[in-house]
Amino acid sequence: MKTTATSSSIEDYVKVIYAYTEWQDKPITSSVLATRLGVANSSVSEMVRKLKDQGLVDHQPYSPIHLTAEGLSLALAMVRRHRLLETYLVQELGYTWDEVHDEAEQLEHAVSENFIERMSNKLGHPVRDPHGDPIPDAQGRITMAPSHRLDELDPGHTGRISRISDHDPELLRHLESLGIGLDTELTVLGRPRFGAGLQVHVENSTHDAGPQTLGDEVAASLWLASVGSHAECLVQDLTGGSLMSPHTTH
Amino acid sequence: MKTTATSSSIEDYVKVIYAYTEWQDKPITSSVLATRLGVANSSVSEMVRKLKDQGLVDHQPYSPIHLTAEGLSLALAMVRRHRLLETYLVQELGYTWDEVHDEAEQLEHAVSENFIERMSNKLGHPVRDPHGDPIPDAQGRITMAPSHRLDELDPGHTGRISRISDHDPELLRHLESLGIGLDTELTVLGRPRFGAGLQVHVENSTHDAGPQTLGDEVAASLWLASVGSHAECLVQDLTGGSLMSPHTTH
DNA sequence: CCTATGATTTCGGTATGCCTAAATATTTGA
DNA sequence: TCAAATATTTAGGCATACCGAAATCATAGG
Repeated sequence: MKTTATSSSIEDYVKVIYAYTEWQDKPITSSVLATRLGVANSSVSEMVRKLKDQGLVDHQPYSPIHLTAEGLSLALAMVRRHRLLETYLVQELGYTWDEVHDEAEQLEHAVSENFIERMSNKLGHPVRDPHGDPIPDAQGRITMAPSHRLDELDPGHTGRISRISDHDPELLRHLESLGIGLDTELTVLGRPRFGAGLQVHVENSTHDAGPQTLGDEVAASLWLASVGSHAECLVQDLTGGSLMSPHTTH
Repeated sequence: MKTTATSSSIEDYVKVIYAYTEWQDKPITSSVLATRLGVANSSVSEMVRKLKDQGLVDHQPYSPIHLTAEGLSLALAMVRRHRLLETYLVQELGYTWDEVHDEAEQLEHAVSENFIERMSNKLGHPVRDPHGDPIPDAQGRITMAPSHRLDELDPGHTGRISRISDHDPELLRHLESLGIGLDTELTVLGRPRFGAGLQVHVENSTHDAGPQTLGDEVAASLWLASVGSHAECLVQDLTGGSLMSPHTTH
C-alpha cells in the first residue's frame, strides 16, 4: 500500500465523492461532482483519471465513480479531520455553528496528524460533531445510533434528534429558535389533514410544550434515533489497519 | 491600496525577507533568500519580479531586496499569525517548543483573520511568543523591552532573558536542562581568561546557583533586557491603519 | 431502430511556481 | 586593471490544476 502524495485538490475530490454516498447509496456522477466542487466537467474528467491512476477510485468511462478501499480510507481521514476541526472550533474557540464550515474546509488540508490527535484528545475523543455527524476514529471506524429521517417516520415514533443536516445555516438558526437541537426528544404526531408540514411534539422544550409543525424541508433535515435503542451501531469499517494519513505536501 | 491576492508562496517570500532584517539590518540578497526558502536562485529572481510588480518589494536588478510599506505590512501580518499560532499550540494543545515551528508554518497560510483574532483573544492578547519573539498586534505594532545579545554585553550586566533564538531545537533542550528560560534572571560575569565561552550567574536557578559557562553559540542565542528597565519600547509602527489581511486564496 | 439531446471526455491553452543550464553582471585579487 | 570567481538573471521546460470548445458516447422518444 504505497501512500502516494495527495494534494489538497485530491483530498477534496475524494471527500466529495464520499459525502455523496454517506446518506444514500447512488454513486456520484462526473457532472454532480463538478457541480459540488465548483469546477468544469472537463476538470473532473482529468482529475478522475488521475485518481484512478493513484488507485483511489474505480471508474469506467461514462460511468459513475466509486471509491476504492484506499480512496475510502483517505476520505474517512478527511471527514475525521473536518468534523474534529468543526467540533474544536465550536467548543474551544467559540465559533457558531454556521461559521465553522469554511474555516474547517481550509484547515483540514493544513493540519498534521499530530494536531488532529491532540485535538481529539483535548475534546475527549468525540464520536460526533456539533451537527451530529459521526466522526470516524483514527482507524476509520464510524459509530452511530441507527437513525431515520424525520419525514420518513410514521406517527407515534418517539426518539431523540441524532443528526441535523448542516447544509443551510439559516435552518440551523431557525431550529435553535424552536428549541430543537441535538438530543432533543421528539414524538412524531403526523401530517396535518391538508397542507404541508409534519406535526411533532417537542419534549424538553424550554418554549411552549405544545405540538409544533415543521416545514417539509426542516423535517427532511432532521434524523431521529429511537429513544429506547442505546445501541451504537458500527456503520463502517476498513479491513486492515489504520487510516491512511493524507500526507499533504508538507 | 488595492490588496492583490497573495498566494502562500508570496507570503513565505515576504516573511523570510522580513525575518532577515528583524535582528540586524543588512538587507537580504537573492541567494540568501533562495537558501532560506529552499528554492533555486532562478526561482527567487522570478518571484522577486512578481513581488515588485505587486508593490511588495523594492528591487533593482543585482541588488539586495527591500520590503515596501505594503510588503512590511503583509510580513508583519504573517509574523503575527506564526507567533500567535506557536503560542497557541504550546499553551492550548501541549506542543513542545521544538514541535511547533513546522505546524505553525503550515497553519499560518490556512487560518482566517477570524481564527487569528479568536486565538489572540483566548490567549489574552500576548505580546510575545514562547521564545520571547514579539507578536505584532493587529495594527502591525511591535512592542518589546530593549535588549542586547548576551555575547555583546560587558561583564557586570544584570537582566532577564527576553528572547531565545529558536533556530536550534537541541539548543532549546540544552537551555532547559541548565534551568535557563524566558525571564530567567542572569548576571554576565565575563569571559574566562583562556578558552571559549561566557561565564554567567543564573539567579533563579532551581539547579546549583553557582556561575555557569555558556558556549559561544548559546550566548549568541540569548537576549537580555536590563532588569531595571520596565520600559516597553515600540519598535515598529505602520503609518496608516490596520494590518493588511493576507487574503489567502480562500 | 435510430436520431436528438444530454452527459462525458478529449483537445488545446492558461496561470503558478518550481527546475536546470546558459548568459550576463559584479566583485575580487593578482 | 582586468580576468577569474561569484552572484544574479534569462531562457526553456515540467507538473498541477484549472478553463472553454469540440468531439464522442449513451439513451430516451418517436
